[in-house]
Amino acid sequence: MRAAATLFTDVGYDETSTTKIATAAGVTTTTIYWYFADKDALLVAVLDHVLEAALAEAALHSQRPWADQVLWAVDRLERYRRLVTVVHARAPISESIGAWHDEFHRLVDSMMVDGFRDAGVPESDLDAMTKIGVFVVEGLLMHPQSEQDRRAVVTLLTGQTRRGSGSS
Amino acid sequence: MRAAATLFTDVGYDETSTTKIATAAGVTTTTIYWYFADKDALLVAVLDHVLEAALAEAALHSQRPWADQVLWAVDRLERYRRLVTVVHARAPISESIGAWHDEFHRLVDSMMVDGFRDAGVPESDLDAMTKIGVFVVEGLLMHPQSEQDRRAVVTLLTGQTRRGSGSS
DNA sequence: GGTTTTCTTGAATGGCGTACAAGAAAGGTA
DNA sequence: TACCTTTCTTGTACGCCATTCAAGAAAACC
Repeated sequence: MRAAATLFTDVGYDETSTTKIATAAGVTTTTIYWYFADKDALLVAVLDHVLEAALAEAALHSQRPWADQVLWAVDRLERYRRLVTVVHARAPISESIGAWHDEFHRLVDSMMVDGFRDAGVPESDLDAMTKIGVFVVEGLLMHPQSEQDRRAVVTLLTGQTRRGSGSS
Repeated sequence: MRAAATLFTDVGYDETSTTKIATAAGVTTTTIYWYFADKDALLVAVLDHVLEAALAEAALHSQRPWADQVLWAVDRLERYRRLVTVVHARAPISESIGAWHDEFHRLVDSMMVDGFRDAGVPESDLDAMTKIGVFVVEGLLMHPQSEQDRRAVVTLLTGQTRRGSGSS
C-alpha cells in the first residue's frame, strides 16, 4: 500500500489522485479510506516511512566529519524534493501535515545543533547557525544543484573554506 | 481583478477556487479565462505584480548596510509566504510557473551576488555564499521566526557576528 | 447603421476528494 | 456444524473544482 504511494515521491502529491493510488495498489479508493482518514493522513504515513528509513541509514554515518554528514543528507534526500515542497505548501492548511512538519523540524534542529556544536560553532551563534543549516539544506533539496555546487555550498556552510571551488 | 487575487496571498492558491476569485471580482469564472489562459497564468500575473512593487520599494533602501537590506527584504516579503511555498510546489509541474521561478532566481541571484561582494565576501566564495543567502531568505519566509531570531540569523549570515544574540 | 472586435455569460464536461450503506471474508465461540 | 461479530472491500453518489464552448452583449470603428 505504501509502496503504491511512491507516486507521491515521483509524480507529486497533487498530481496523484486517490484513484491512481488505489489502482496501483489493486484496490478501490474506498479501501484507502478505511486505513487512512484522508489523503493528508496517507501523506503523513509516507513521510514517516521515508524519514525512518533515512534516519536509519544516517546513523551509519554519524562518525564522519560534519560537512560529509550534511552533504550525505542532501544527496540522500534529494529524491524527496516533491515531498519537501508539498509539505511546506500544505503545512499551513492541514492540521496533520502541519503537526508532522513541526515535529520534523524539532528533530532536525536537534541534529543540526549537535553537528554544529561539535564542529566548533560558538554557543552564542548556535541557534542562528542551526536555522541557517536547516534552511540551506532545504534550499538545496528544493533547488537541485550540480555535484560541485552542492559541495561548495555545504563546504562554505560548515566553515571549512577549503579554497579552490570558486568560479569565473 | 488582480486586487481580487489578494486571495492567493492571504488564503492560498489551492484553497482559492476560480469561482471565489470571480465572485470577489464581480464577474464569472469564464470572464477570468478570457484574460488568463489558466489559473497558473493568473498566479504568474499576481507574482509579477507583487514582485514589481517590492522591487520598487527595495530600490529606496539600496544604500543601507547589506544586513539591513536583507532583513528589510525578509520583513517585507514575509506576507507572501503562501506564494513562496506554492511556487516551489508547482514549479516542477507548471511550465509557466517553472519559468517564472527560474527568472526570479536569476534576478535574486544577481542582487545577492552584488550585496555579498560589496560586503566583502571573497570572489571564490561568492557563488556558494549567494546560494546560501537565497536559501536562508526563502527559509525565513517559509518558516516565520520571531523578530530577534530573524535578526540573529541575518546577522550571522551577513558576517557581522555582533555578539550578544545567543540563547539559553 | 452596419460590421467587426472586444468582452461576458450560462451551461456543460470530466476529474477530484470523500461519505455511506451494503455486503464479503475472516475469526471466535457453541 | 452453525451463528455472530469484527474486519475489510466495494459500488454508488455528492459537491466542488478547473476548464471549454457556443451564444450573445458592449464597444469601437467606418
